[in-house]
Amino acid sequence: MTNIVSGNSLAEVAALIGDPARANILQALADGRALTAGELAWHAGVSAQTTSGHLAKLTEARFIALEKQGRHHYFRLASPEIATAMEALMIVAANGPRRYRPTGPKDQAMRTARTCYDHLAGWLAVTLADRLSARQFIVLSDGAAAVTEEGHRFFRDFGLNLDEPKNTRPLCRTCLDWSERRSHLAGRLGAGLCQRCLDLGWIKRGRDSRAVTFTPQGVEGFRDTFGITLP
Amino acid sequence: MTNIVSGNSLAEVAALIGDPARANILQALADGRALTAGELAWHAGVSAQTTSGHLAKLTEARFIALEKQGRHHYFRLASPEIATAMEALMIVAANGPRRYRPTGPKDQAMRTARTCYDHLAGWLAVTLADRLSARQFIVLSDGAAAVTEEGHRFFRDFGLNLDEPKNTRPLCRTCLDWSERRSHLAGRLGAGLCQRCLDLGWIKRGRDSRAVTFTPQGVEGFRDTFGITLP
DNA sequence: TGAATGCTTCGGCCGCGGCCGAAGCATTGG
DNA sequence: CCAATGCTTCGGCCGCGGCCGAAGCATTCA
Repeated sequence: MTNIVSGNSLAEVAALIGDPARANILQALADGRALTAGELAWHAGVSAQTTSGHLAKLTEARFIALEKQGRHHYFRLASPEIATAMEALMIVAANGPRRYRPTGPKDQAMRTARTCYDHLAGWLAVTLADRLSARQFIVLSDGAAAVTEEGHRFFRDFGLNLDEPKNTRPLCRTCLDWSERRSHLAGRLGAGLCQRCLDLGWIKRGRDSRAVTFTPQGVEGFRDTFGITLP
Repeated sequence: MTNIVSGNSLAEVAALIGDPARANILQALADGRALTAGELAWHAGVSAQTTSGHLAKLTEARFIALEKQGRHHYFRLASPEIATAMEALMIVAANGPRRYRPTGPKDQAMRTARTCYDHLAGWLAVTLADRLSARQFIVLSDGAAAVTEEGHRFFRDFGLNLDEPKNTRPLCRTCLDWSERRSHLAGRLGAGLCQRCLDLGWIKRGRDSRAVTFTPQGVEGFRDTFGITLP
């Protein structure tokens, strides 16, 4: 064996995600929100005891972080890297052999717009990246992304402060979308756009899904500000 | 359960990587070369029969592709997406709790320079990205990357044809390095650089490891062409 | 303080899946 | 055509790990 260390840790990390209950837990947390152990048990589809064991394993591996509030235990993803890894696995899953794939309304909503850790994904996010690129606010060159001068102005006017948590995270990076198979915006810009749209009341997070829904103001706002007509 | 489909496929994909034997197989293939079933059995550390079963599963999931040559069955990674997903998992593994991590010479060689699917990774690759960026041949802006005009000239002079398989792959994208925790170059540029260095005889692939070694010409070449002094 | 709620720990069951020996195909070479 | 090599299929063993019931803490509220 050439490299026992990395071999083992790769398998360990993947195995941790590879259990259906744990995968459900991680996906429930994929939008960046914190959920209680009970809520996660419901998402996982197993009992509270079993969930507790899974949560302990995920916590010990630092996939998720625990914050206690009274008798509630809130769990959230511990780092963007976990979300990135999950997204990378989803892309592999989407590339796999064709399989039974029920396309219900829930699934359709997910494909239209959803949150991905802290930014937007799905049709909306891909279209958004297109429009911003067409208007020269960002430059998407071969999978890479950068904000232009005009872009900085535009985003400032839109109410984003992109300078805030400087150097802690890339400003703007692309993230391959598993449903659209094209790039959308992540990084500080992606997160900021998502948060601003939530603050403006343009979109609302689903109750128990990563899918987001549009408010009437959102339909108007996306049309007027970004030139996007919702389907 | 909100989304049975994606939940299941995430778990399935991760579980497939999550077995130690299969993880070893995938890592053995991570440098993009094709290996026979027998060689992979050796890497996996299990018998030929068991390996055969693993290979069948990985093939059916389209993680790897089979090419028959006489009585030899050659397997290779089926797509860059698999390699990307593995790399993303390695990053999570590196971020995990500190653990016993033997740093032998093999490991040291891996950290200095190794192949990652079809491009270079490790200290060499990260330093290379730095130098190219400092000389304005590429622009690394916040995790994104683009080739400049001068860069195109420089790479052409170096013997790279970056126009060849156009539109099939991003020209230049960054890839987070698990050992250095910084970005190196992937995409067509990263693959081209790696291939060119191999063609020039600057580096050689290890026999049974992803680590690469430097030839005397390589030491000279990296110094004269890129201004990199090898450690 | 006692009951209710939320979560975890313990103990034991059980089934999935990895493992190998033996046997069965395919290809090559003498 | 037979032996050797490389790989796969079959069958059966076995252990790891996920699962739940019951019980045990911790916190909140009446």
